[in-house]
Amino acid sequence: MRQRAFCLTLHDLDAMQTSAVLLNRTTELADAERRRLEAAISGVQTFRAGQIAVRQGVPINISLLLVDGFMTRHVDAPDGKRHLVGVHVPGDFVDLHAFPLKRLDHDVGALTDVTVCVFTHDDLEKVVCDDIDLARRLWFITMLDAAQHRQWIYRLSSLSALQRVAHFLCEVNARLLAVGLSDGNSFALPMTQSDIGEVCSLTNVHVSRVLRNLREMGLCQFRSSHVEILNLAGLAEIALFEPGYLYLNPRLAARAVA
Amino acid sequence: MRQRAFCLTLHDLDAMQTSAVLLNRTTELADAERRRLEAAISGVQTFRAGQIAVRQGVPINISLLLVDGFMTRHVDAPDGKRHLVGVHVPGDFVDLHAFPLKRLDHDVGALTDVTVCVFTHDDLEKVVCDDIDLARRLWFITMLDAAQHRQWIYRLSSLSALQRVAHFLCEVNARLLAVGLSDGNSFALPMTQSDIGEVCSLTNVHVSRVLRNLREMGLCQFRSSHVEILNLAGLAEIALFEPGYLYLNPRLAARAVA
DNA sequence: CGCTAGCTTGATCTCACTCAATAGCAGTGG
DNA sequence: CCACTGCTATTGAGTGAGATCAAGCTAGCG
Repeated sequence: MRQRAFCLTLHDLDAMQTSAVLLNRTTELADAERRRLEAAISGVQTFRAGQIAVRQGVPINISLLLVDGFMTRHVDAPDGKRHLVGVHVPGDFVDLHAFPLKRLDHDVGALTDVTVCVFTHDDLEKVVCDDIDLARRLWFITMLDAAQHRQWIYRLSSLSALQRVAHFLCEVNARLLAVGLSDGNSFALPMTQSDIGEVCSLTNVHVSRVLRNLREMGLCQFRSSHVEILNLAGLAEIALFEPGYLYLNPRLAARAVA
Repeated sequence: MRQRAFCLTLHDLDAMQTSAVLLNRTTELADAERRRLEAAISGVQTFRAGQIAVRQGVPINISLLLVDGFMTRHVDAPDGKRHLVGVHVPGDFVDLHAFPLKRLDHDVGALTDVTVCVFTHDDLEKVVCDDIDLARRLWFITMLDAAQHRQWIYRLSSLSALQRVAHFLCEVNARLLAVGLSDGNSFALPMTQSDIGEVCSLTNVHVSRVLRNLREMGLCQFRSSHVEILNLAGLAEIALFEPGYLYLNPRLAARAVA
């Protein structure tokens, strides 16, 4: 079944000042709503890198909000291989879609060691019944995921290897910017070149070549899990990156491309 | 702005016995709920093949339920080309996600001449406030789309040309089965080989070759907008098609692969 | 009848994959 | 301390799936 390692208490979480990150992604969430949602947190968990947090097909009655670390969504195909279909950064409600779906069509795994907040579906039920605005807000959050899925499809079907990697880096930068984990040009990205390859449907070998090209073009460099964007406007341009699908506020959207 | 061609009245729609199709896709929707939703229909529209029903970025206050014909979702990239990210069949609530999002990150267009039911967001608002179960049901429907997006990503990133086309045909067969538009082995598919190419990220030339292969393998044939599956189990097998992501009831799920 | 859209087939090309060798680096254990 | 293992990244050479280019075919239609 699900593997868990309870380590942090809710109090520890507060001490880590994670509420700064918590739900920042849900722009325009009123303070009262945020407090109401935070009050519904029923616990904190951690997972080690590589652990599966939610297994495909298993009925679930909780949802997880990622506070620290990176997570993935991947389908477990009949061939047994892992196929990435999503990447999550701190502030993402990684499996809120399990609330309406009740069982997932894919696995959710920890890419790095991660910390998550746990919401039981019973508690979410109450929140949703009590506060129609917050309910719509949660629905909105799940639709953000879908919008990112669509852009992922676009990336795979219409962009070259170089563009795909550039586009992905632009997206991650924008999403991390929204939660204060990128300064707009540089951020920690705890992924290997093979991971990036899975995201962009490329081999690790080719990712290496593409990253070299981006470096030689003076656009960005990726070294030891850290991305440095040297020319964001240029990077966004070759990637055909337009951040509208992230539904950021205008200020952030502007910073995401220049 | 949005182009519309009002042609049918709600009465005409009833006369067409479309309520058989209407929302069939939303399995397990109680009769009372279905009636409540049908009561919220505020009109019927038609679009001609090629028309854009919803434009990216434009604020919207209605959502459309597809009753007849096929529609697409496609992102309008900076390069000006159309990039498909979704296909809709009758019974699909094509832009219900606009209810929480309020503006879309992509266009919705008519692949064929289509008929849709119109729901205003004001009316949906009332439905959602009055009936928490139906609200969750609507949320669920939008998450089905997301699940299909994920499988689309999987298809593009992990399957060969032959497998992609086979997988897509299996998916359409399953979805049409759910609304009674496939008998389980044969159905009308009003798409050109170029359309299929856009779905599978292949050229029309290569789609032609792949379809020939599928024909020669005795798995299925596609001629004059009609698909005939000769060996569904075989087709599903080579496509690594597993219908779990469609959240069909067990009976339909079984028929979707054999 | 000619025109257009869609489909088919062949020849050639190319982007990214595969295979293979090498190097750096962290951890582990003797 | 070094030796060893495993993981990650890099670079080169050869390969292949699918794209591109081009020509011809078919069917519907004004």
